[in-house]
Amino acid sequence: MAAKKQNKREKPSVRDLILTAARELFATLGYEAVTMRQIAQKIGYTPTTIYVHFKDKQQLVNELCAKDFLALAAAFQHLNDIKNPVERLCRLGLDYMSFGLQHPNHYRLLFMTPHPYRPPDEVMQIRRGNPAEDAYAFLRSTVIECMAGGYFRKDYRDPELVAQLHWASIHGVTSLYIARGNDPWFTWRSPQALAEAMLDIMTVGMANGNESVLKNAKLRTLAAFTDKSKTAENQGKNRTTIKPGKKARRG
Amino acid sequence: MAAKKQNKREKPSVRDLILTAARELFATLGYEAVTMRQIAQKIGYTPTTIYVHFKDKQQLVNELCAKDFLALAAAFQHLNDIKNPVERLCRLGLDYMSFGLQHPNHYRLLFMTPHPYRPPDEVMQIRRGNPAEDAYAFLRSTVIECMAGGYFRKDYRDPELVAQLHWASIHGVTSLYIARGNDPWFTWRSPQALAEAMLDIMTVGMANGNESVLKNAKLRTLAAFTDKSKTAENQGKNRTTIKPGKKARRG
DNA sequence: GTGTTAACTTAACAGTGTTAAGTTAACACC
DNA sequence: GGTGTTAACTTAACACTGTTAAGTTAACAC
Repeated sequence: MAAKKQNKREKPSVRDLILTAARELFATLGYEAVTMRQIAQKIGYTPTTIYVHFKDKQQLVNELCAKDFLALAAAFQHLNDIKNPVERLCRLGLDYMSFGLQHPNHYRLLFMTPHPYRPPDEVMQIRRGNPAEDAYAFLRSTVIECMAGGYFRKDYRDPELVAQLHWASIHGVTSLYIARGNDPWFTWRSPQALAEAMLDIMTVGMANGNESVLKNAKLRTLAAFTDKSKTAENQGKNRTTIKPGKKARRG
Repeated sequence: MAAKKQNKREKPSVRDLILTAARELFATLGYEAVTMRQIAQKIGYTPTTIYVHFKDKQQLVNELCAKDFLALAAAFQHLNDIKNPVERLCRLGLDYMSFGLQHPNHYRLLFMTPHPYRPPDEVMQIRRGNPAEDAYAFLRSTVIECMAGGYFRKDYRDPELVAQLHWASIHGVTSLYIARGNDPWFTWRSPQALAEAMLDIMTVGMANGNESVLKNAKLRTLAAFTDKSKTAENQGKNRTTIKPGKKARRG
């Protein structure tokens, strides 16, 4: 029952039609807001057809998640050009957040919503541990390089721990902004400002006593690079899809 | 239409019955899994009764959130005993995570799920900015104290920015663990280990050049204190309530 | 007794994910 | 040609959801 490879410019299979329609809807409306009937209508089929190709709504979304996780790793590959591993680590963080803010609903699905464990090879074609396909492995291998380069103090020699710390710090900014960025209770600083300061603090905080190593890496000037990541696109309006009150006609 | 004060040991009003029943269900099953019919059945009333007292499901959950946010601030008050503001900041972080891990579903509702803005005085009895009722204000005022004490370097003199950074760092650990803590794709370090390392890195990373100030605060020995926060309770099993497949009867 | 009002219920609506059963078309083989 | 067989798709329904219009019931005021 694995996904058929689509051979030699046939017209796209119904399965792929479903996937692309679902991706578009999920990305703009969010998981819960999308109904199977909507997806079906969008491609001119009956809702039941979806169940011919996917077990249920969750398998559909799981498959999309796997693809997005793969895409995330792919988006990181260009960072291999950066020689200094600490700088690469920082750019990784910025690119990661950029992905999250540009696709908040995918991000929610991937990293903010608990969902049950699905046995790997049911859906995953990602080879775990391969930095080219597994974004987390990319992060970890960068961390290991930083350690080998002597950038971190000896308290931080566990690559898994450090990778998770780094991830958590940037995920914290990203997810908080997605979940509460439009809450006027807090006077938010921009996610970019937060991310840059966060990466600064993380690298300095883990840094070896020899601070010159870090200064040479020009970490504090990373802000100058960031124009490239265009996160301004869907900022503020319609970042996440929540209707303020399904039936506002009331008072 | 504000919540009636419950005078002089009357039996609890139906409104309060609904609230406590809903709290219990939401906390154990999560927002989406709970139905109005379940809540109603639990207190022996008809679903419609709930709509007599609350506009809809979301107002019900909003009111609970407001109460929990207030409870969070209240739980922080005992930290006022700690004189050193940096140490207080760290303990704040640990207590915050502790709250999140002990009540993952409440935490999800409060900080991981985007939901629309509801005009403040509809539900909120929290006086914003008051550290005794507003947990964020408590954080910010602690940050300001740290600055006044000269613990942070001059790059970090914006209390809002620093408060948000601190929050994001601990929220990152907490939320990532809630959302992906049981995903075998990652070999997780314990959230306690992550939080302690994170707080260490944050304080050192923002620290003034004069490191002795921090060393005097005994930050690195904070780990020794942490036995108090008992987060082992609901660890692993049933941390979040997701049914692996509503109808498993299939193959 | 006669309003009036608040609290609560009955019965339904419109929507959801999902499925059993039926149709339809394409193909293989005699 | 005819005759299975099979995959793809549809029809019609089920059991569930949040929500509401309309009705009941009980308590109170005068």
